[in-house]
Amino acid sequence: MFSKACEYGVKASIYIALNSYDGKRVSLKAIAKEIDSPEAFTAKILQKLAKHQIIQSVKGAYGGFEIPKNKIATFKLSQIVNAIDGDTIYTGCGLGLHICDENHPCPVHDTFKLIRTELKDMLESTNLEQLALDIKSGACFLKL
Amino acid sequence: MFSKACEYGVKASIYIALNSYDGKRVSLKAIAKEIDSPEAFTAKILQKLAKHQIIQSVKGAYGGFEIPKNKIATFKLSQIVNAIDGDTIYTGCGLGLHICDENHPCPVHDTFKLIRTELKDMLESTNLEQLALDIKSGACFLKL
DNA sequence: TATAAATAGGATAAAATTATCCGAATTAAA
DNA sequence: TTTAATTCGGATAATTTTATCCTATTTATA
Repeated sequence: MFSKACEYGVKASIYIALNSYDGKRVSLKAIAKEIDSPEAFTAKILQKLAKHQIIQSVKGAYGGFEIPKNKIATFKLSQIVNAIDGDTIYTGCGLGLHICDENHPCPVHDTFKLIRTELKDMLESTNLEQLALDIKSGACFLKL
Repeated sequence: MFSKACEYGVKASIYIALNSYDGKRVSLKAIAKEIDSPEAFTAKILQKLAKHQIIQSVKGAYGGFEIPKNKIATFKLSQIVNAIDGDTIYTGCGLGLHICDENHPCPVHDTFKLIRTELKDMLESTNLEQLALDIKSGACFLKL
């Protein structure tokens, strides 16, 4: 569904948010360990998230990544996905046609439209706070 | 959403079905031209579909690909997708966790479950005949 | 039977994605 | 001011996906 980079990005964001609630800044190393991802690759993804202003990076000793507490609830899952995978998942044609719309639909246009709309709605109605709280409560996991 | 191979597979199946209704067998060349796909790559995909008995290949001069008329309506979109991409799209975890189920869910497990179930239902309730008829009637397109 | 039109399938190449390495720059603390 | 911890970012490598090439095999027809 999503690229691996995107999966890592979502998991990293959740972990950073979780720690930011406690006023803790987390390092790349800690993140990669916690979400079970390759360190250097994760670094690239964090840079991308930082450029999209979803997370903030602090260089130097005692540096790391954080998200301002009061912003955590404002970030939607869709923003994270968009930052890394773009929006092709809910805008692109299900069969890869260059043009695919109401006037010139591909054979699966209508059926896929429903799914994609729901996916979009879901990504837009889920925010980082909800996801982080599920980890905090122990209801969900970031690695298994 | 789906791999390019899978997109080509679906489009090829539709085009073959469409022609099979007219008793016409179609060649790799004609298929690739019609669905705007690379010929040799498409050949591999057709081989896979043939091995999964979704299409039938006929070797030699005047050979090509076809689907028995009376079988067209029995093939679900899900079978084509499965033959090429497997079932990870509706079984795999949205965040790529190795284990992700009701007891040990990832943070997006519940929200994604809905989408994936719908996707699965949609793929299973759409058959090749429906798709082919939409092309025949001119309501939909295989390339654009 | 010879020929031409096809698919089958192995080998290889190109492109995209994922992953690693390493030096430069930054920064808090000793 | 030196040191150590850390992110940044460019270069490169490995893997996967997509695409191409070529030979063998099959088969209808002349």
